Amino acid sequence: MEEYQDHSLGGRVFQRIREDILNGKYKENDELRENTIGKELGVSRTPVREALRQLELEGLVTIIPNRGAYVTGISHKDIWDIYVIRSMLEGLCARWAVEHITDAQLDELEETILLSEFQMKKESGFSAEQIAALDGRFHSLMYEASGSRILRHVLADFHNYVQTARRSSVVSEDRARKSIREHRQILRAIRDRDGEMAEQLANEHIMHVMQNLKKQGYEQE
Amino acid sequence: MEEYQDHSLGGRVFQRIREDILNGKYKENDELRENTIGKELGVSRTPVREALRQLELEGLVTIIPNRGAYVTGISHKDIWDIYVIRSMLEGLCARWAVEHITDAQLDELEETILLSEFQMKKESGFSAEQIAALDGRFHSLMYEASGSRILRHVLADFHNYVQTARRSSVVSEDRARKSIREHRQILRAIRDRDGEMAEQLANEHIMHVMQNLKKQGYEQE
DNA sequence: TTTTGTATAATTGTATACACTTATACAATA
DNA sequence: TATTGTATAAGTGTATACAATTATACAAAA
Repeated sequence: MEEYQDHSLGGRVFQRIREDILNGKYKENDELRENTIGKELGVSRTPVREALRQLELEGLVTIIPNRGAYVTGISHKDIWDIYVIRSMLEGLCARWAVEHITDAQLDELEETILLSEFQMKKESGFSAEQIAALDGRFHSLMYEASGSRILRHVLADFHNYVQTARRSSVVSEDRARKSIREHRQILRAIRDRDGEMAEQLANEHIMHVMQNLKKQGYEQE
Repeated sequence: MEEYQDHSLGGRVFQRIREDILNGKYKENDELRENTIGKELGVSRTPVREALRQLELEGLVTIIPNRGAYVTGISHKDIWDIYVIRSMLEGLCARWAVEHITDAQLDELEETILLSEFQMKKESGFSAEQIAALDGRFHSLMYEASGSRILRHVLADFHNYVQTARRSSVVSEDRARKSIREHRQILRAIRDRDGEMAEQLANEHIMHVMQNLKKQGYEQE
């Protein structure tokens, strides 16, 4: 899928509109006209149509037949709900990873953590972007290691969702450090083949992120 | 979304291909040519393309740029994984429903159960289709009652997925009866505003379906 | 003023045309 | 024979054309 998304126009348009919705450029109930967007991006209506149909499936856009496409948007409650769901599923993911992970994947996780720790030790201060990318890599590797196509799919979707939507929000240095420590603990539990522990740690890891989120005004409702 | 799916050609083509993959007409790695399918359904390539792009997002089709679309298919393990995930999320759904459900929704759930019980009492034997439809309605109402757009979306997707894929498989009369009893228990817990109980019951409800699945050869791996 | 009807414009839905990429067949060459 | 090159065919990617539907403006009627 990722392959396709980069190579085709339709795929790029899809990603672009997706981001513009999640980062707030297009606001709730905005009408998305095929022609307008097409001109804006310098493409014809066809790839735009494809993109809008895909976005509808993701729930970011509502299409009314013969009328148009409208931004559904994503509320703070939506984000919060995603985290609640993720906290359960990331736990499940870690538990399954204990049974399915390969040595190569263990090495990759280790490497990701090492790189993260290195970033945080830099005298010149850490790059928030780099840290976010490494965090994404860690979770992505975990999804892969679960050995479940379905679980990987749904978790990757959610992760991508909130990552884009929260790009503006701040992650404190303190939280970043703790997050990496938690990643290391999860990895250790998986190495030890302790499924229970891995599940609990992964679970709590997401809940800690949620606590941080709460401070920034994301509430349950 | 449902509105659109019925009214537009693209939507119908999407549903059609989706079913043909899930019910096994198109098998794993089959190539889906836009022209061929278009002719088969009497439409042009455009709606077919839209459908294939959407199916890719759902994970049922893999698109290789400039090459074509191939059926990804859905394995027994996939179905099993979906049930594991569902058992957690249906539990969460029931817990949330306790806090968000309206009186009207309670009535609708009650009605659905009554209709199910009526079906099972019929002298002429029960209609499996009717029972399946009522089961779908019960769960759909629960998703709505959770008050979470996100949870509803992901659960509805999964439910639809397995429902279509398992249409061939048999549901015993015994299992159908027990299922309805379990629905009633869940409803009672929600009425009593007992979130813990509702969660546990909904959780177990799905696990019971899984036990039934196991008998029919669906295994963990 | 409010409502209704109608012509026009704007937008979506679908089909088709053309460009580009990839697959296939087959000949030329080693 | 095995390999490579090339022409042809087939298929996808995108743009455009046309049809169908819906929105808008404005006049006519109550």
